[in-house]
Amino acid sequence: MANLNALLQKCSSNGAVSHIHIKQLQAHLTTTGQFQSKLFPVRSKIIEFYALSPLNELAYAHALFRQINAPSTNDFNAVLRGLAHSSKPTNAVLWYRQMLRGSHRSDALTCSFALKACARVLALFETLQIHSHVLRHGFLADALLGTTLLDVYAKVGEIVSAKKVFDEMGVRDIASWNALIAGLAQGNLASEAVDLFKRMKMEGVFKPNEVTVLGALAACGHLGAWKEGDKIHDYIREERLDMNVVVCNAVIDMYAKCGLLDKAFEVFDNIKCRKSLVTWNTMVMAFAVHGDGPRALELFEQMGRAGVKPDDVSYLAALCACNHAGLVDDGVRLFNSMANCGVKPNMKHYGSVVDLLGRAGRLQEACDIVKSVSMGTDMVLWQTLLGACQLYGDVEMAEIASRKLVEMGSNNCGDFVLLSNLYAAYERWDDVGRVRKAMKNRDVKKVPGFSYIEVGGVIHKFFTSDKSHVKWREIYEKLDEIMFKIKEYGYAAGTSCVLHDIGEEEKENALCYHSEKLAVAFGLISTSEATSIQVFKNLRICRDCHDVIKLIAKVYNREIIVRDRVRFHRFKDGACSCKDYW
DNA sequence: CTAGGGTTAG
Repeated sequence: MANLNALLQKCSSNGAVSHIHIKQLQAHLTTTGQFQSKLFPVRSKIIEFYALSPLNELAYAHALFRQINAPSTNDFNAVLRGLAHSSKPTNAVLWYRQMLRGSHRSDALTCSFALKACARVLALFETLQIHSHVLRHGFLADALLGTTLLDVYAKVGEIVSAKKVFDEMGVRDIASWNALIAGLAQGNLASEAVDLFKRMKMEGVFKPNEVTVLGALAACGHLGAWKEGDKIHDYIREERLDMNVVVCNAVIDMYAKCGLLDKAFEVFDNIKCRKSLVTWNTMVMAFAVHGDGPRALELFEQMGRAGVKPDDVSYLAALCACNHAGLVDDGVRLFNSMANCGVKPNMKHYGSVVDLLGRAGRLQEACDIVKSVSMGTDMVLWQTLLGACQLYGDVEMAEIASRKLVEMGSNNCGDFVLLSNLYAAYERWDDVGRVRKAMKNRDVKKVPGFSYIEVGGVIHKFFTSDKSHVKWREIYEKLDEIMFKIKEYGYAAGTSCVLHDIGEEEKENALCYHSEKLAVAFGLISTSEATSIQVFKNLRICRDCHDVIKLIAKVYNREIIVRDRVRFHRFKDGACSCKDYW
């Protein structure tokens, strides 16, 4: 037995586990008849070895398990762990159910593995079931399991439950805090994530580590809260967490997402540790979304020269750069060269190149690509094409794309509105009415967009037509003033297109209707001394706002930077950095 | 002893 344990130790030490040793063990157990011994822990170790083997030996592990006359909890857990890590975690959930149906005891480990699987397949129902199980057996006193549970809730989008678990946990440790901070950052509650990070620092029970700052930095990036991000960067340097590449990547990304491209590059350039693939990708993407196509492509090349092999994300970043800078032929060439470099294009690459061709007016080529890939499952490509159709006023192709989208069961208001607007541009009011009616029949939900602006270290959030801000009266007054000034400067023609397509009764307030306009107006009120204001939007900045902000920037002689989910827009002197965008 | 929290793309 002692001998066997030594052998086992050998098997799992330094990760280089050898099949030979495992086979030896296995043979020994079988010949001595110990394989069926319930109390023999090495058996489940062997099963676990096969279940987690990178050589895809899960089926073999399963077969071994079936040979056991009376499997123990550990044996069950070994298979469960393998299933949870496999490409089909659903099977882990099924396995867990089967385990409950039998008379087998499950322990904290069982719950932990099953929860891991739930997180991967976003199985809320099972999570609830396991949660009640955990409560019944008092496992919540276990910090590890509590954290897993919290994490699963956050990942399946049940942030409220995640917070509840955090509050009710008997024992918390640093991972519990980290899981909640990261969960909040991911779950559209970035400001709460930042608050929790501050609270953690203040309470001082746990010292924020690498993982903590990753969550907090992600939150700052989402919010565009560069002041808070700056403080975290200071903390990282003080605590020497910047020896970790992952942390550095997150810092670069945070600065890039906040619009501070120079700061991002500074960190990239002065990095103390070895740059990883992600480091390069993050920086290329930063240049790309900021509209500096040439620099992005240059860095992409440089990356290859530095001996770093580009992956799918690198190509996506490079394509994004071409897209933004209008480098159509470069983009197509890059796209075609992917296969030679051993990188298989995915939906995002197709989407990018379709967008690129579409914006350049090469609609037929774009359409051909969409047809060649889309197996009738991917809506994004057709939506992209539809957007391009609107840009070039191609009604026929727009109808084809719309029909496809409806066939696929699109419930996206944008798909309908786009077609409607296109008809409206040709004054085909009957068709407009038809589309609006279809929308009503299908009960298409409108997705409320929102924007953030950071003023004096405080983050303000605005929804469309939002009146919840304490200064809402002032903000709307400012919007009136903006409208008046724009007209006064003789841009009435420009604004008429802004007002186009809005119902008669809404025209009066058209300027107030978008969250980014509210944020810009608030910025103008609050930051009179600054030359530039920054707004962050969770969705794409719409064409109306793009036009209006261009005008505001000119009339008020200010630089206005708006970041949306797609890219940065720098408005200055009546122009935008992304000239090709509309 | 075995288990939990993590960077780019969306």
